[in-house]
Amino acid sequence: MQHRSEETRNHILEAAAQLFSKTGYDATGVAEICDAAGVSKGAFYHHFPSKQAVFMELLNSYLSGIDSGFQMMRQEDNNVPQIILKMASLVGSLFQTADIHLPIFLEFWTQANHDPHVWEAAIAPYRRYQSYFASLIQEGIAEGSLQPVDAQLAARVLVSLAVGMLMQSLFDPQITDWHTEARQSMELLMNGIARRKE
Amino acid sequence: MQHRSEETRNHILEAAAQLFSKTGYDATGVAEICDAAGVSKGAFYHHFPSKQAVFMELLNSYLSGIDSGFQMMRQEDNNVPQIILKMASLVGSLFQTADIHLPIFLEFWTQANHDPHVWEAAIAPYRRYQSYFASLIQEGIAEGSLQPVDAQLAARVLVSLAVGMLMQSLFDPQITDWHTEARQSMELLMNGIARRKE
DNA sequence: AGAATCATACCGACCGGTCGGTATTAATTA
DNA sequence: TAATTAATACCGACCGGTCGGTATGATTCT
Repeated sequence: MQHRSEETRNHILEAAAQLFSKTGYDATGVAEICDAAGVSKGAFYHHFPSKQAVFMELLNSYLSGIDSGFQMMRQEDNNVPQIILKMASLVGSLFQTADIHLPIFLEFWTQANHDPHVWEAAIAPYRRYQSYFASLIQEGIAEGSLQPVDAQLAARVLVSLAVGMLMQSLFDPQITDWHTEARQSMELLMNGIARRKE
Repeated sequence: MQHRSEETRNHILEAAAQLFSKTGYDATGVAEICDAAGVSKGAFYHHFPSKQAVFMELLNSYLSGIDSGFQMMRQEDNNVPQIILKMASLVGSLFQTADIHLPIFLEFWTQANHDPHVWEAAIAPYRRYQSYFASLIQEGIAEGSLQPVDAQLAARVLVSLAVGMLMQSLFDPQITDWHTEARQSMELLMNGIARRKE
C-alpha cells in the first residue's frame, strides 16, 4: 500500500525539519534523521535520492505555504494600507508558532548562498513577493491611499522589514506577541517616524 | 621575531574569512584554509586552538569594526533624523565593498543559532545597537524632530530594516548603489508611505 | 642554547551514500 | 477465496573518503 510509504516519508521530512532547525543542515547527519524518524537508512535513501533532496523539499513546501497564505489575503477588498497591515499581522502571527520554521529559513538562506540549486529555488519566490508588493503599492498610489513613492523601492523596504523582523524573532525571544509587533512596525513604516513639517 | 608570526596569523584570518564567506563554515576544511593561507596545519594550530576560534575572532573583529564606525558618527551634532540618515548611507556604503563580509555575517547568524558561544558573542552587540538607536530616537523625540513614537519599537524597526537590507543585498545583486538605496529606504521609513490625512 | 615558529605524518571518528537481502503489500491467477 | 507471483518498502552492515585535531620533528629567531 502507499499509506505506510507516505507515512515514513513524512516522518523523515518532519524529523529532518526538526534537526535542521536545531542543529543545522551540515551538522545534521542522515543517521540522526533516520534515528529521529524511526526509520532505517535504507528507507531514507529509498524515498530521497540525497540529503539535499530532503532539504529542497522542505524549502519548496515552506515557500508554497507562504504563497498560498498571501493568495488568501488577496480577496479582501479593503484599501491598500489596510491590506498591507493585515498581511503584516498575519505574517507576524506566523512567527509566533514558527520556532521550527524560522531557524530553518536561516538555514535556507545560508545554503542558498553556497549552492546554486538552492539559490534558484529561494530567489524565485523572493522576487515574486517583491514584485507582488510593488504592484500592490502601485495600486495604492493609484487609488490615492499611498504617497507617490517609488513602488519598487517601497516594496524592497517592505520585504526588508519583514525579513529583518524574521531575523529578529530568532534572536529576541523577549518579544512574544509578534502579531501586534508586526502590525505596529508596519504602521510605523506607513506613517513615518519623523515629525511632519507644518 | 613577532613579525612573521603576526603575518601568518593574518594570512590565516584572511583566508578563513574568504573561504567561510564563499563555502560556508562547516564546509570549509582547516586544510583548505591552510592551503589558501600558504601555511601548514601546524602553524594553524599554533596560532589558534581550534577552527571555531578563528571564526570567533573574525566575528569579534567585524563587530568591533561596526562599533567604531558608529562611534565616529556620534560627534556630528545635527538633529536626529539627519544623524540616522547619515548612518544609513554609511551602512549602505559598507554594503558596497562587503562582498566578503556579508556572507560571513550570514554564517555568523547561522552558527549563532546552533552554538551558545557564538550566540552570546553575536547577541551582545545586537542589543547594544538596538538600545543605542532607542536612545537616539528618544533624543529625537525630546528635541521635537521625531514623532512621539515608542522608541523601543522604532529602534527594533530600524534594526530590522537594516538587517533586512543586509539580507537583501545578498540576494539582489542588481542593486549596486547601496549608498543611496539605504538612504532612500531610511527616508521612506522616516516620512512614511501612507498619504497623510492632514 | 633554547624558545618560538612552522612543517609533516598521522590518528580515530564520522559522514553521505551503497548494496545485498528481507519483509510487506498489491496484482494475478485459478 | 486461496495460492502464487511480482513489485514495492524497508533494513542495517558496510565502504571510501574526509574531517578536526595531535604528535613530533625541522627551522628560525633571540
